Amino acid sequence: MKLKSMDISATASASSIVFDALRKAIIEGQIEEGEPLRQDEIARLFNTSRIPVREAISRLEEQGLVRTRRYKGAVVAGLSAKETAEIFDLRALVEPEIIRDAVPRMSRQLLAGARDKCAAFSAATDPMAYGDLNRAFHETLYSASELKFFQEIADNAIDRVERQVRAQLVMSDGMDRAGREHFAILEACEIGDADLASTLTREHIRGAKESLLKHLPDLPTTT
Amino acid sequence: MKLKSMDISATASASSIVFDALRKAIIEGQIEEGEPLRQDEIARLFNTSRIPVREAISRLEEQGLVRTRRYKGAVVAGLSAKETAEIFDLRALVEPEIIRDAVPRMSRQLLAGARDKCAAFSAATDPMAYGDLNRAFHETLYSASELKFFQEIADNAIDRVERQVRAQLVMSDGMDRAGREHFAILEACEIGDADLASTLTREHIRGAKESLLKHLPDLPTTT
DNA sequence: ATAAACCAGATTGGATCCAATATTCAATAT
DNA sequence: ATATTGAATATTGGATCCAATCTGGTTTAT
Repeated sequence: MKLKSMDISATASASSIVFDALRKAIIEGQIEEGEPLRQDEIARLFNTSRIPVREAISRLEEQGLVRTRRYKGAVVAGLSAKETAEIFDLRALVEPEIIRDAVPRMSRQLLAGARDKCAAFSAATDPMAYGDLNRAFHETLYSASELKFFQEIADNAIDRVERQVRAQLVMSDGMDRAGREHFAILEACEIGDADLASTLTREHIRGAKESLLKHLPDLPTTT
Repeated sequence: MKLKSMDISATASASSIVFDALRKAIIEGQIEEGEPLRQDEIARLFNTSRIPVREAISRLEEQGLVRTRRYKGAVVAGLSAKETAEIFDLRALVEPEIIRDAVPRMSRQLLAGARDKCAAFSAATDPMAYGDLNRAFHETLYSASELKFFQEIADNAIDRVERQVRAQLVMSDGMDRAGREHFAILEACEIGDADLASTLTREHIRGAKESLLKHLPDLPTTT
């Protein structure tokens, strides 16, 4: 029998659809920091009951993307400057290890894809696309790594500061500099120098941290 | 008026009570790896409906402690040897940073508490108490750190391997060695040598990893 | 006029009910 | 006897309903 088979049990549940959509909206900054997430409203938007919405929200809370208080509901989580700095420090610790593990495992095809994304990032003119391409570039390189637990941690850390990173990319020299640093990291990967790629990644993250903290002396402090 | 006040809005919701209880049962190994979590059964145990149970389970999944498949339910997550190794590697990366940050912030009182726990650990005879005291000791030292995000990560990583650590403590020379290493870490903290405490912590974790992997060449591989 | 009491709508937390899927086991056909 | 079909039961996913709490404005007492 010839049938294009697919795992039907893998179809998404309502709660996971809502979760993905909310996560995306939050990290892209479409929902503002501190803004409440009304269960009713979201349920109407997705044509479901509040049950899947609540499961999605509780998962978002576990990820640190929202903060809920009993009988008061959930709001998009904010970060103080100190917390933002800490998350960048964690990224600077974890992501270099991921790329070190990834470099020897990168196929030609993967590197070609990374090069495309790197170029697309440098050429992008739409501020909204910056963030997507920036993340796509890094994800591509990291995906070769077999350290999936490290990647989980990095993904979550990136999620939490994604909004600020996007805001920072559009202002100042964020784009130019990021573009140059991306290219350097990519080159290190291509010549197979894992240590160099690791070091450059660490510097890339530290630079982003410094630049970001300079531009937001403190900000909301929604602690 | 003299009343021991408490924040009534902080009273626990049913779902968080269930979450805490399940988490504890899982990391202590009271529920075996691969064992299914029946919503009905749990709901009956806590005298609630399945709704809070489901929220608790979805949070546990987000923490990586259970794995769920649609319409099939949740089972306690297991780790392959490779995954276990990876988690120890992450711990060896993150926890030394936490203790480095913590050392200069440790009060005399905190150090006294840590010393008590260290002694209690070495003196413990009940295998079940080993795990609690081991964790209590480390948590006490870490609690002085202001890196709460790092601590979140470490807590979760520790949760995921807690079962194995407990199993390993009871066998072989696990206890003796851990006791000696704890004492060395504590001393470094007391003399205020953050770098030494950091290094010793890293070695402590690496040693635990080696010892553990030696005893379980592969194990379940519930991937 | 001001501040406490209070009432009505909005919102969340939880219970109960129904639908969709999985699992088990008996029935049937080869 | 074995494999396939089909029905009964168990279990999960989701919808609807009720209770508890919050919020904002209004009333009332001083």
